[in-house]
Amino acid sequence: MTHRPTSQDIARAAGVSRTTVSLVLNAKENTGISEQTQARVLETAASLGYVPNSAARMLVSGRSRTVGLVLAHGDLMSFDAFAPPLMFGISRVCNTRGYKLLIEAVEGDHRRNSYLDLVKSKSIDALIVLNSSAEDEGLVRLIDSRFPVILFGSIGHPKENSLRSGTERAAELATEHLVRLGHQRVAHITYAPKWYTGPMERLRAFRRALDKAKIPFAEKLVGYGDFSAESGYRATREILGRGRRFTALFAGNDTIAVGAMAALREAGLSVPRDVAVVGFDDLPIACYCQPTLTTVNTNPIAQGEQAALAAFELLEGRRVGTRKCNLSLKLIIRESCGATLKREK
Amino acid sequence: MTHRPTSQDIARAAGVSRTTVSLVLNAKENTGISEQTQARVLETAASLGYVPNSAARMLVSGRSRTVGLVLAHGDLMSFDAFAPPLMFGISRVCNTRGYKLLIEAVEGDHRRNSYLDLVKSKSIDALIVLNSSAEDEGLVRLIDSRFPVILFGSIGHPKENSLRSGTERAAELATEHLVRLGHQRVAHITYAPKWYTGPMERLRAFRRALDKAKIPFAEKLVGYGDFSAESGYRATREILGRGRRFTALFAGNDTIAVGAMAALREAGLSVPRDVAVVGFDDLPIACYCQPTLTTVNTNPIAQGEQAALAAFELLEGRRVGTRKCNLSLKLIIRESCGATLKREK
DNA sequence: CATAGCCGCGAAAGCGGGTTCTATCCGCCG
DNA sequence: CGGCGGATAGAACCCGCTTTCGCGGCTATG
Repeated sequence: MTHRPTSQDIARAAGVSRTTVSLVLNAKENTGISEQTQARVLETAASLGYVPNSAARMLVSGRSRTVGLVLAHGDLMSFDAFAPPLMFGISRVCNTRGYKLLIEAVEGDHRRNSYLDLVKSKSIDALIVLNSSAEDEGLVRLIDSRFPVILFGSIGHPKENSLRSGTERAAELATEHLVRLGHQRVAHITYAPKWYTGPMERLRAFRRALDKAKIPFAEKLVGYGDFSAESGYRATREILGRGRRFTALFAGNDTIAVGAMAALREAGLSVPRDVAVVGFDDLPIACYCQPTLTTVNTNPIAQGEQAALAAFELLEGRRVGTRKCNLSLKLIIRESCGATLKREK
Repeated sequence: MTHRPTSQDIARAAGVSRTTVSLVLNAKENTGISEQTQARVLETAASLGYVPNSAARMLVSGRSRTVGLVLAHGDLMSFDAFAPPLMFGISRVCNTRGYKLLIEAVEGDHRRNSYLDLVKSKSIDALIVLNSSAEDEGLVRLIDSRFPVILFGSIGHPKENSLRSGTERAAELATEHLVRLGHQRVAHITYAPKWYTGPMERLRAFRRALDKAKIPFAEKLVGYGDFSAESGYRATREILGRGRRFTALFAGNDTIAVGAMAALREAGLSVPRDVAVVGFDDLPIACYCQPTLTTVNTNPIAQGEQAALAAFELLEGRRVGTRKCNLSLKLIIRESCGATLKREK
C-alpha cells in the first residue's frame, strides 16, 4: 500500500482509540494516559513512519505552521545578496519550531502582492517582509488587519512590528570612518530605489554623519542603485558624469560597491588612492575583492534568526513593535577605504 | 467580522448552492451551469474577496499545490550563489501555475533530510533538489517510491528524473578555451565537495578536455571547494603549496574564482599574466571583478524555470527521465583568461 | 398527453485529525 | 456488595471544500 498511515491506522496497530493517539502525539497534559500506553503509541507511530497529514491538521487547527517570506527584487538579475543568508537564518529558526518556510518572490513591476492570497487562504501564519515599502497598499492593509507581519525596516505604520537592524548607526560609523580619514567630499549610492525604506534610512544616516562633521551634503553626490552591481556601476558613472569631484564613496551595500569600484577603475581612478570606498553587509566575497572591501558586518543570518523569533513572538500574541536587532555591527577595515594605505605613509 | 468568507458565504450571497460555487470556481467543464449563474458566482466571490481555504482544499483534493526546493549548503556562510536566481526562476513558473514554493535549507552536517516529512505530511506535491548526492538514502528511497522529484544533476538512479544543465559540455568549452590559449598546466577547483554529483561531473568534463588535447591530468592540480569564495581561496593556496606550477585555472564557479584570484594575488601572481582564470555561472558581479572574469553563462533563472516545468510534467504523470536543459551556454570572454591580453601583444 | 431525456442545482458523504462528552471496564475501598 | 475513581474506548461533531448522486422541473418526442 502506497498510502500513508492515518491516525486511525496507528490506533488500530497500537490497539488504542484514535482519541488516545491524538492526545499522545500532541503531548496533551493531564489527560491521564498511562506512561505505558503513551510509549506504545509513540512506538507504533514511529515504526509505521506516521506523519500527520498537514492539511487535516491545518484545517482543524486553523494554523498552517508556515511562515511566509517576501523577497522583492528589481530586474531579472538583480537580487539582494543579503537575502540568501537571511533566508537561511529564518529557515533555521523555523525548523527548530517545526515550521515551514514559504517563499514569495515578487518582481519589481508586478506589484501584485500575491502574498495577500497566502494570508487569505490561510497558507501562512506569519509573514516576514524583506524589502518593505510604505507605498505597498496591500501590505498596509495587512498590517491594519493585525495579521502577524515582521518588517525589515519601519514603514512608519502605527501598528507595525518591525526590526531595525541598527544599520543607521552602522551607516553613520562607516561614513564617520571616511570623514576621519580626512575626506570632505563623500558620495553615497543607495542599494535600492527610493520607495524602499531601508536604503533611505541608510541615506539619512549618511547625511547625519556629514552634518555632525559639518560637511555640507551635496545632492549631486548621491546616486540610486537597484540591488545589483550593475546598478552601482551605472550610478557611479552618473555621479562622475555630473562633474562634481569626490574623494570617498559610501556604497549602500557591497554589491553596489563592487559595481562602483569597477566604474571608478574604468574612469582611471584608483581605489583607494583617488577614491576611498566603504561598502555594507560584509558579503563573503568582500575580503576577496580587489582591493579588499572595507565594509560593515551586518550578520544577515542573525538578522534572519531574530526576525523569525520576532515572528514567533507575534504568533504567541506578544507585541514586538519596532525593535532593534541585537547585533554587533562592526566596521571591518580592509584596503578599499585607504586606512591601511595612510598608515604605510 | 474578521473571518474570511467561506464558499458557503459565497453561495448564500449569490443565492446558489455550495456545489455550484465550487463547480464554477474550479471551472469544471460539462457541468451545465448557465453563463449567467457562473458570472454571478464569480462576481460575488470577487466582491467578497473570497480565497478558498488552502487546507480544506488540500485535504479533500490530496494535493497541496506546493513545490518544495531543497537547498544544501555547507558552512554557515557558504551559499551557492547560483541558488537565488534559480529560486526566482522556479518561483516564477510556480506562480503562473498557482503553486507555492516551500524552501528547505539543509545544513551540511545535519543529514536529517527533513524534507521527507514534507512529503509524508503531504505538504508538497513535488520536490526539486539543487545539490543532490547519491549517498542521501532518504532521497534515494523517495525516488524509489516514485514521488515526483527533479534533481539537478543525475545521481545515477534508474527511476530518477533529473536535469542535466549541459554544463559538462560548457566546462569542456571553458577548459578548451584555456588550452587554446596555449596553457599546458591547468588547475581546477571544484565548487563543492566530492559527494555532490554536479561538481564531479564538471571535474570529469575538465579532464575530458585535457585528454582531447593530450595534456596529462595532474591530481595535484585539483582542489576541492565548498561553495564559498573562502574555500576557493583555501584550495588555491593548497594547490600552490604543493609546489606544482600551473599557468591556468578553471574554477568550478565564479565565487570560487573570486577566492582563487585573491589567493593568486596574495602569492604575487598576476591574473591573467601569470595565471589565466576562467570561472563558471557568470554571476552578475563577474563583469565587475578585477580583472573582469571570463566565465560561462549558465542562465540559472532559465534552469530554475525548466526545473519547475519538468516538475509540473511529473505532476501530470509524464516521465522526464534524464533530460538536458535547453540553454544557450555561452563562454563569456573577459579579462581574467588573458585572451584580450594576447591580442594586445 | 404521457414518457423519456436533460439541465440546473441541492443534499450529503467524505478527506484526516482535534476536541469534546459519555460510556465502559477494572481494581479497590468502605 | 455497592460505589468510586482512574484509564481509556467510542461516538459525534467540526474545520471548508470537492464531488457524486439524484431530485425536481423543463423540453422534446411519439
